[in-house]
Amino acid sequence: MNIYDIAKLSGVSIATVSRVVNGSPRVSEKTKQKVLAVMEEAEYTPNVFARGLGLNSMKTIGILCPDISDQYMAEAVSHLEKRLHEYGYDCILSCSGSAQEAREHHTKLLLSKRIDTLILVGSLYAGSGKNPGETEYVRAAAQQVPVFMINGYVEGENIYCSYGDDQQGAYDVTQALIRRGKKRILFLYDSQTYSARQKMQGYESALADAGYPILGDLKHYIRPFDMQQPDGAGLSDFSESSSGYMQNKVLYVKEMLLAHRTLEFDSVFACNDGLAVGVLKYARAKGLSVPEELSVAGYNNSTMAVCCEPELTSVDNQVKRLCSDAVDRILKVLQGEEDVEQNHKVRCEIVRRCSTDF
Amino acid sequence: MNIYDIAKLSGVSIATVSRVVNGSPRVSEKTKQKVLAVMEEAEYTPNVFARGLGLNSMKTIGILCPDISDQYMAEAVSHLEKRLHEYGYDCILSCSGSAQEAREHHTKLLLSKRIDTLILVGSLYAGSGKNPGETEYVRAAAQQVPVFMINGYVEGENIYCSYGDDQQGAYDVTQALIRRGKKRILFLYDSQTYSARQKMQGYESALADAGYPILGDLKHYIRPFDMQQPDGAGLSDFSESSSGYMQNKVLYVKEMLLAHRTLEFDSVFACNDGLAVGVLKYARAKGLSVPEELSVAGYNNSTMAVCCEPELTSVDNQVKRLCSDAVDRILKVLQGEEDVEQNHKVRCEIVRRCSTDF
DNA sequence: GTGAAAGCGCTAACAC
DNA sequence: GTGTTAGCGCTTTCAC
Repeated sequence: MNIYDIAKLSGVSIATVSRVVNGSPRVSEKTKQKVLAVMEEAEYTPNVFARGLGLNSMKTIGILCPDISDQYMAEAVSHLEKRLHEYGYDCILSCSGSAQEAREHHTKLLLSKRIDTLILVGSLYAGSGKNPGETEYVRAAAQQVPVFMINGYVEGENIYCSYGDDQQGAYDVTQALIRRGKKRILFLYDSQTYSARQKMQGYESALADAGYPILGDLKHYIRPFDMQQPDGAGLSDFSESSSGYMQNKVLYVKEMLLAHRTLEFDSVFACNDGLAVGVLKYARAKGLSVPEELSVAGYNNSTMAVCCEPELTSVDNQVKRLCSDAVDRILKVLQGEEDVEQNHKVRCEIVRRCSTDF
Repeated sequence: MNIYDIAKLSGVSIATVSRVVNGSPRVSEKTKQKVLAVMEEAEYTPNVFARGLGLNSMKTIGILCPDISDQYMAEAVSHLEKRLHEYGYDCILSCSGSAQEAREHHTKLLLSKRIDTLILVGSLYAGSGKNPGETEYVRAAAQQVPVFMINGYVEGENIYCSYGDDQQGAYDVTQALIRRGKKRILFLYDSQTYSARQKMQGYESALADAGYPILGDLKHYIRPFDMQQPDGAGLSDFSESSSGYMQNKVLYVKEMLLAHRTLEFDSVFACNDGLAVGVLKYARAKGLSVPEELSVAGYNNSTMAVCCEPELTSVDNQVKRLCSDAVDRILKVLQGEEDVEQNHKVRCEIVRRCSTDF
C-alpha cells in the first residue's frame, strides 16, 4: 500500500495525499478528511526510506557510547532517547568500546547512516589529553552533522558540549575531607578520560589551597585488571557482562589495597562508586571503621552508593540535566537556529551519606 | 557525491559502480580497483536511503525495552548491539516504559521504521498473564517482521523466544533454603511480569515438594512506591534516574519491612537484587545477623549483589546467553532459513555468596 | 486547492 | 564483464 494507492482510493493525486500526510494547510478540509479516512482504513504507513531519500533525512539521531551496560551511560542514553522520542526522533545506538580506533570507526559508520546529529556519550570521547590528534575524528564528524558531547569537551565548530563540573565536584569533596581533619587523602582513579583529569585537577587544587602537599603516591591509579583495554580507559571489554566486570572491579580494588602494604591514607576520594565500594570492602577486611578511621567518597551517585555498608557519600554528576540540556540545543540546531550556546557546564552536587560523615 | 559521479570519474556505468560497492564477482579486477580508488579518493559513501528504498531494508533491527537505564536490560541491549553490529546490522533503540498502551504504541512506531526484526527485551512484554489480549500486539507485529523476545515467552507464529528458566532458578534457591533448615521463606516480588510469575511458581513447587505449606502472607508484594506505575510493572517512571529509583527502592523495602511488624520469616527469596539488598538493610537495622538469623537470596546477579554486606547469593539469569542465542537465530531467520528453533530455555545458575551460606 | 511531473540515489533485470 | 533502463515511494516545484 503506497501513496499511489491512497491517491487512487481517495480520488485525488499523490501530491494531495503527500500534503495531507505532511499536514500542509493548502488542502481543503473536505479532501483532507477524505484522504485521512482512506489512510486509516487502509492502515497506510508512508515509506520512511522513500521519504528519507526525498528529504535526505530520516529524523534519526546517532548515539555513540563506549558501553551501554555501564550504568552512567545507560542513564544518559535513557534520558536522551526519551526526550528525542518526544520530538519524533529515532535513535540509532552504537557502542564503540574504548579503543581509539574503534571510536573513529563507529563514528564513521554512524555518519554513513545519514544521521541528523551525532551524540557522543561519555568523557572518553574527549580523549585522554595525551595525543593531540585523538579528537580529530570528532571535528571531522562535526563537518557533516552537529556533534553533541555528553560529559566531554572538545573545542570546535559545530561541536556542542554539556558536562558536569567534575573539577569543582572533586574540589568540594577534597575540601570537605580536609576540613574534617583528614591529612592523607587518597585519590583513586582507573581511567584517563577527560573527566578523570578534571577530577584530579580539582583534588590537587583543593590540596594546594589548603597548603597541603600533592603527593604522587596518594594519586593511585588502579590499572584496569582485565588487561583487555587497548588504551586503559578502564572499561569492560564486553566479552563479559558489565555487572560481572564491576563485581570483579570491587573485589579487585579491595585486594590491590590489601596487598599494597606501604600506602597510608586516612580518607579516599574515588573517581567512581565502584572504586569506592572496593575501598569499603578493604576497610572491612582490615577492620577499619568507616568513617571514623577511614572516610570514603565516591563519584556518580550510583545505585552502588546505597547498597554498600555504610552508604557512600558520592558526587552526583547530574547526567539527566546534561542530557536534557543537550536535547534542548539539538532541537534548536536542527531547526536552524543560530547562535546556540556551544558549551554548557553544570555544577555537580555532593550527596552526603555516612561513609564520610561531613 | 553520488553513484553517477563515481561512475563518471571511473569511466564506467553506475551499474558497475553498484556491483563494486556490493562486492559482486561479475567485475574485472582492473575496473574494480579503478572504481575502488575513485571511491576512496572521493570519500564516497552510498546513500543508505536510496539503497533502503530499493531493497526495502536498511539492515536495521528495532530493539524495544521498558527502560534502558535498568541494569538487566542495558546488559541485554549491550550484548545484542555488539553481536548485531558485527553482522552489519544497526539498532534503533526505543524505550517504552511499562504501560500497556505505551508498549503497543512503541511497537507500532518501530514497525513503521521498516525494521528487519523486532527484539523485545524484558519479561514485561510477555504480559502479566491477566488480560488475554495484552500480548496481541506482539502477534500483530510478528505478521510484519520476525519478533524475538528476550526473557519472555509469547506463543505465536514468527515469534521467537529466549528465556531463562526462572522457575527452576527459584525452585533451586527455595530448595536450598529448605535444606538449610529454613522454615518460613519469604517470597518478595515487586512486579507481575512473566518472569515474576515463573519465579513464584518455582518457589511454590519447591515448598510443595518439601511438604511445606504455601502461605499467602509469605508471598509479599512490594507495591512500586512511586505510584507512577500504570500497571504495576515495578519499573522506574523515568521522570527520575533509574539509579535514583533503585536507591529509593532499597531504602523503601527496608522501611516497609521494618513497619510490617507481624510478618515473620527466617529467610528471603527476593525476585531481584534491589529487593534483596533492601532486606539486608532491614536485617542490619533490626540487628539480625545474615545468614545466621536471616538468609537472603536475590536474583539477577547484578553489581548490587557484591556491593552489599554481606555479599548476596543471587541467581544468574544468563542474559548474555539469551541474547547470543537470539542473535544466532535472528541471522538464520533473516537469511531465510526455515525451521529455526522458536523457543529456547536456558538454565539459570545460583551464584552462592555469604548471605545464604548454603 | 489541486495535479503533473521531475527528481532523490540506488538496485536489479535485461541486453549486449 | 559491462551498460541501459525501469522502478522503489516519496517530496516538491510549477502550472492551472
